[in-house]
Amino acid sequence: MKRSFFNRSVHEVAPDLVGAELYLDGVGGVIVEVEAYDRHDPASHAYRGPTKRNASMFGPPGHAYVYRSYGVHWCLNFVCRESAVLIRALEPLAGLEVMEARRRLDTPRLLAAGPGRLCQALGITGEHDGLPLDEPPFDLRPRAHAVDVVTGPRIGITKAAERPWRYGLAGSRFVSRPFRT
DNA sequence: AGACTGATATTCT
DNA sequence: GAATATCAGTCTA
Repeated sequence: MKRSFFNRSVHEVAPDLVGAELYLDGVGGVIVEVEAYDRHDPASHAYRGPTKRNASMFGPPGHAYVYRSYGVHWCLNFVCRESAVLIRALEPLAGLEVMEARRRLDTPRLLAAGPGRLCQALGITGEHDGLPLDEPPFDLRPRAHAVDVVTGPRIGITKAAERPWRYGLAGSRFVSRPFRT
């Protein structure tokens, strides 16, 4: 993935990430669900300006923003311009055994169905915050062919909850929750 | 199926 | 003190 891919509006980048492939040290698969969070979005961590936690969101595009959710789980984002795409779900393709061990024998369908589960399956922690996405351990590849992308309201937020900035791979069984059609 | 709960870092009031 | 871009467990049915 070229770094310029992320030097665009987050609303262009997010749908383009559906169908892309993400691996960490060879473990990963196809991204099937993401959400966009822009600079002036009340639900975005960038909304109120820079803090210690969200510093990566105000750094250069094409890097990771990893934060702790509810004090428990890690969540992975790809930084655009003072904005980010939350990586919510992935269809496992490589390193199934590693993911199953990290996730305690989950069925493949649930290994990376949700931002917290995905980080656990791929071994992502706060140590990955701020790292560039075009260097190891990341391996991020653009999608190889056209895919059908579906949209819907974002999950688990209360502010600006009506904005349809959740994007998914049509028909995928590996999303965190089904898309209404 | 769905409702509820605990875990608990970071930020905001 | 309260809310939060979550998830696993447990209860009720």
